[in-house]
Amino acid sequence: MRKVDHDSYEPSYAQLVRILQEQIAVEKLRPGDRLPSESQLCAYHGVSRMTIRRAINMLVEQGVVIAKQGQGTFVKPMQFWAATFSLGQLQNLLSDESGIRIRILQTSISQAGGRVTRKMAIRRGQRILFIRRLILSQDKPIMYHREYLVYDPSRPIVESELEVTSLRGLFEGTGNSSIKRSVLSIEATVLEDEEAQLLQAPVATAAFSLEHLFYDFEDRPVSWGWFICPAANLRLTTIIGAHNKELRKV
Amino acid sequence: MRKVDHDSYEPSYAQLVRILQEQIAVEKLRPGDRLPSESQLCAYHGVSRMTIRRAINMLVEQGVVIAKQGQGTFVKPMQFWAATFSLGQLQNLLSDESGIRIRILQTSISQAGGRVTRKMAIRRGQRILFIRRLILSQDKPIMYHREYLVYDPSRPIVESELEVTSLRGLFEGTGNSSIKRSVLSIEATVLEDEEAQLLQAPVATAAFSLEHLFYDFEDRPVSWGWFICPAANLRLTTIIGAHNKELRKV
DNA sequence: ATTATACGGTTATATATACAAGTTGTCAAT
DNA sequence: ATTGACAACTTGTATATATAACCGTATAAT
Repeated sequence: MRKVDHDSYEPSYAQLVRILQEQIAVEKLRPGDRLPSESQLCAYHGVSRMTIRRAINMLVEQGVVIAKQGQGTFVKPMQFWAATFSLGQLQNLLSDESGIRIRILQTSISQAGGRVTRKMAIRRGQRILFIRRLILSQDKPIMYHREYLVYDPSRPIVESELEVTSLRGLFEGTGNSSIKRSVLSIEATVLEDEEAQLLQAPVATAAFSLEHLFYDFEDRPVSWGWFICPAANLRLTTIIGAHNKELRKV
Repeated sequence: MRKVDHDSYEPSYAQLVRILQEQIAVEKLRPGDRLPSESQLCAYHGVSRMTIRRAINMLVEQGVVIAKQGQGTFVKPMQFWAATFSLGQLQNLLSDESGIRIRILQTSISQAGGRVTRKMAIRRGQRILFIRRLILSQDKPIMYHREYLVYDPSRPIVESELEVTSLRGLFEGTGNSSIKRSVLSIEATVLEDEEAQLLQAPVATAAFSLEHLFYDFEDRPVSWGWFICPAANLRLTTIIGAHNKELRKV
């Protein structure tokens, strides 16, 4: 059985993570099995218990094992539900190298009513800014964005939002962003007439709807909107189970 | 400014996480700001540096801050791309309390060809098992599942799969599951005729398609299939930014 | 002016140690 | 048979310490 190599440039804890992952992968440790206790692993690998714990904790975070105080650490069976999908894949799609442009179709100020007041918890008649954007990649439309912004002179976000013609500024974090948190939601939908026309796709094409609701540091909603992205342009993929995640620095 | 309470039952590191999160939430620490150095935080809170690091590491994992060796630890601006969506929400939908039943519509053995051979990397003519399932909640169809399984006597999975009339057995991990890893992928789609009929929904209704490809411990694909879930039954939601995640035991 | 070197401050890795808290099994008393 | 006390073993929390790696800047050498 492999041991930690103290002369390696790879930190011991990282080696330990790989070794344990490997043993799970080759079924030397099967789901439900108990790992050797921390002190046993110490003795075997010749490292301190803190180092062992560090490695095990990383496996716990990855969802590969579960540690139970007083009992031991056990290999978790693969759980379908543990799967998580990241929007990071969108980032590649929208990276600047791909020739992204934003065309603003409409900016208009109106008074809130109906859905908007409910979603953003503002009073009826509050002035809001409505923006429609089209995101193009190599002059081909790939996404459509609609957004409502509260129009309040005391909230500086609106002014800067207007000038956003690059999505990077919107989401990558400008550093002085006044958005504290955001609730995102993905739905499946089909393109309506207007959307289909703008996105140059047939009506009733399958698409993702990515809804966002941004809150400022006072927990007031400041922006509500959603992206419409035809299914062909986006596919969320992930891997669960024993795969070799890149190691995070801890 | 708040300090760690050593008499509290809450562990120091957990308190530290909350305190730092709080300071970020109330904008005492803004995106881009540098946190006090670890030794400064030690001195202020009267805890050891390891404890400080533990708290900061948890924030790093949450994506709230980023630690740069030689420079310091900085508050990260909220990154849209960091959003992750979990299938855990499906679990609630499919929990046994909601009266889930599985109806098997078809099981047939045939020979692989075309897409199946490519997806599962098997040779043409390999015998495969095709299963169609309908998942019902309170006798209302909510999902449709199609699956191809390699039919190989030397791989025991098929036999057990056939008897699976509960999704829990399929995914919750039976403990002796012979699946090592799985690639999952979500797409937006619209219901085809057959699907719409089975799911009692209009044709061309928006739906999610959740594709899965399971691998055994020899890294051979053993199962390829996909769930079709009408949009009305599933919505993936997440929160990014400064929210109070429940603390994991570390 | 450019290049090296040194220094102070920062996070990263690793060890050794101690005690707290939870679980399980043993064994004796009831 | 049940209960209770205890020991053995497990993971969890926390401290103290040492060294390495890294970054930025100031300083000296070229």
